[in-house]
Amino acid sequence: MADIFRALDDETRRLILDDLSARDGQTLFEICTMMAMRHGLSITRQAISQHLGILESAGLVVTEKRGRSKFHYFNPGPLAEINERWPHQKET
Amino acid sequence: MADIFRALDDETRRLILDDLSARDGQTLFEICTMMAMRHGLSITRQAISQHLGILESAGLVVTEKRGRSKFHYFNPGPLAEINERWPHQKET
DNA sequence: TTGATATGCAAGCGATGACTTGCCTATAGT
DNA sequence: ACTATAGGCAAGTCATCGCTTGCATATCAA
Repeated sequence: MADIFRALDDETRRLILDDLSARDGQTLFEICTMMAMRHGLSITRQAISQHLGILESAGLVVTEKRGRSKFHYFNPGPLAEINERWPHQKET
Repeated sequence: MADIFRALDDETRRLILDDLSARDGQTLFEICTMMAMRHGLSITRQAISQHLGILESAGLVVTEKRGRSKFHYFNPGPLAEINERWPHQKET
């Protein structure tokens, strides 16, 4: 539970989830390009990699490795725990 | 949006929301007692006060001041923004 | 008014977090 | 085999966070 909130408490990581939510299964480099193009933030590849690691530890991102590439997928499942802890009506 | 996740990224603050969720409208001292009794954590009154300030800034807690006492109420409203940003089905 | 209660403000400290830099590993193409 | 591509590991830096300590303010009771 703590991992989820820790992962979400960073705007860059939230933007990564937005990007994966829009186009799932991206590689690290693709995400880096996305962040630079769409959000105009200059950040290192390693920084993004660390963010993805945190998101993956929280279970918000699952990965699949093929060859020398690693594909990242958004997994919104853990977000349900928030609503279960503090119910508040209204949902899609 | 950032304020919400920042507020939620702390176990003490999450426990405060739990307590207010169980018994709404508590004062600072009541919350302090709750934290010590139910969760057995020794923490200063000022620390709790700062936590409540952060929760209030995030809109997750609303307050009402009467006399020398300040009553705190849990407001789960802002939590809806999370589900709106990353829809994921299933809710109470 | 005096004293006790309930809370607020602010500086300081130790720990954690985000980011960079530098180097290393593994896969694919020629 | 050699080179380029895709990613991983680790140390170091700077800022932020949570917490404490100390003092101040405001309300209620005697």
